[in-house]
Amino acid sequence: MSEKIPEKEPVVKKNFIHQIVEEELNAGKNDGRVHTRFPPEPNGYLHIGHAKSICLNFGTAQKYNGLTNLRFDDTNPSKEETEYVDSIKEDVHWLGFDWGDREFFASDYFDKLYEFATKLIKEGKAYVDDQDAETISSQKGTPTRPGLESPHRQRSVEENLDLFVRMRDGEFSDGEKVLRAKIDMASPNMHMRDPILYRIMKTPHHRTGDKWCIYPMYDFAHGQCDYWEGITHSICTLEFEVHRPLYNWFIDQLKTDEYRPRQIEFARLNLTYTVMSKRKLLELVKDKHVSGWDDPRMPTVSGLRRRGYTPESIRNFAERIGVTKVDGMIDVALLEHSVREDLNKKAQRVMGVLNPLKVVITNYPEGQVEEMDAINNPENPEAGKRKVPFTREIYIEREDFMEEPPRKFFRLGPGREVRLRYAYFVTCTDVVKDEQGEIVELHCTYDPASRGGNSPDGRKVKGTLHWVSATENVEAEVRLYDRLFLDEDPNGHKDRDFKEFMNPNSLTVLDKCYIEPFVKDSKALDSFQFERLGYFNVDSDSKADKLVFNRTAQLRDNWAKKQGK
RNA sequence: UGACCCAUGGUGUAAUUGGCAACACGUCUGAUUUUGGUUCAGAAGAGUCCAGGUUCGAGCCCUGGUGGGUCAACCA
Repeated sequence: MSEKIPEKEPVVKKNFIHQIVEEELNAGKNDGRVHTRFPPEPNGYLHIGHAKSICLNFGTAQKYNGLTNLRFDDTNPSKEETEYVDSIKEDVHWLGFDWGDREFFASDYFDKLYEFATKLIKEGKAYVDDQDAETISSQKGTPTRPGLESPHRQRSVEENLDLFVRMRDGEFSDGEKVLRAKIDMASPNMHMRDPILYRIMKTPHHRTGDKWCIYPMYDFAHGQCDYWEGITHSICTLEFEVHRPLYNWFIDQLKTDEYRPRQIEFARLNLTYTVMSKRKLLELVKDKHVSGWDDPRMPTVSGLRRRGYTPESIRNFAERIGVTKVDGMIDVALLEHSVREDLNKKAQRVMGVLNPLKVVITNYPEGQVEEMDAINNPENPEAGKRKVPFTREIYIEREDFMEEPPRKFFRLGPGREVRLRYAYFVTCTDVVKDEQGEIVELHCTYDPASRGGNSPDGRKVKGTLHWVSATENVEAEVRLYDRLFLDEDPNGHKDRDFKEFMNPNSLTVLDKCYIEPFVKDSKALDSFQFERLGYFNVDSDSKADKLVFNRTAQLRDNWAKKQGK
């Protein structure tokens, strides 16, 4: 007989970073310690690409009993704001991760960084340069040609020290001087050509106020913060690969024993039909192409949340796409599959009609209201049942009726019989039109013996329609979303702006939709499956007297798929 | 005329570290179904960028190509 089949756990696949970690653990490195960090710059909202990084950083630490710090990379006060800090914290928590009391800011280290810079000056490894940005840039050379040394490169330690103090004390104006590392202007790696360490910026900082008027550059801050926090694995995206020698150079100047953080790079997430850079997302927000960072069409964490995505679905997605160094492009269909999969298990079923067509059941008693039994979630028996009111006048979906139904159309047509879910079999007897020939109403008769949806004589019907009572219902606004861009890779066109590929129909607002009374008291973020239509959640614009729903995702629809061809 | 990185079905990842290429999404059949959902059964689709080499044996190792990406912000 059977050996015990191992429980199917939510396996975390072993990616190349996990392999590195395991090799190091086996070699006894860092005393078996694993400590990662998630280091966002608070200059925008987090997007699904950050979510991948969050899952990687927190997930890796969890897997190896380690810790993860949240550290805001706030070295550029001209772009960073507290609003972003707050949203980032909310998003990381919502995704299901916790950094305990290890919430840090690069700005926490401004004093230590300043000291470290002073040390480098004293060791003759840094100097103050008086040249302007353009000159420094032109002396930098090109990737294929070495750079030129600055005329100030050989200043004495004393002069450098004096100048640096005066930079800090505000004696010079923005851009007048910089502190540079003295490394190698001929290095094949551009980042090693005397990189800038500090620049003058008389801009108040969101945390340090006007204490500083010089601010460290990213390269001069990141690795050192990692070092001071005891980070073992500094995981970042591929574009920082060429920065690694410089990262290591600073650590070399800092380290006092064997410990050193290791920078490992992985490929950032690209998704089809969207853009994934904070700069471009900010542009969409500023130019009002979307309603804000949390517009449900945005690939931001807050947008996905508002759209109805669950943290679980995003974590599963992150797990499924894996972690590699291949710069690829993930099909959004995979993201959509991840929500459907999660919501299918969890979402309360409900009937809602988006595009109403009135149906009068002519042989049904006027004024009668019957409470029909409906299953809350067929995937979860514990979710129980509810009552749905049935009346003589109801609404059905316009697309569920065709006057001249094609082959394989299982729904309603003249003379046809269908099932109204959880209610009765009805047969269409009349089609009522207005002067324009537009169908305004259907007349049907019902079979009282088919109460609940089955006929005692064993009669079968091909179609089952959802419906909502025309008198016992909740009226709602429903927002349907489509991809923001029509092109798979709006970024991938040279000489064309990504905004040229925007989908003009990415948002459709349906004003008069009818939902069964069950949803009446629902709150923002509550998710439902509107049967046969898709997953919908309550939008934050929703009011008690005017519910607003977002369509999170459509249900798979083989019929629609065949029609499309 | 540089440095660094990458290359496996349509897409994304695997392959016990050298042993007859697996999984997920997507696509297509069929079954079940009071959601044209879910579930279930099945199919098609790559011979691993190319050329050499090492080896009994290479997607994994070596060499050389090719293609793609990143780097020349006082951004991160």
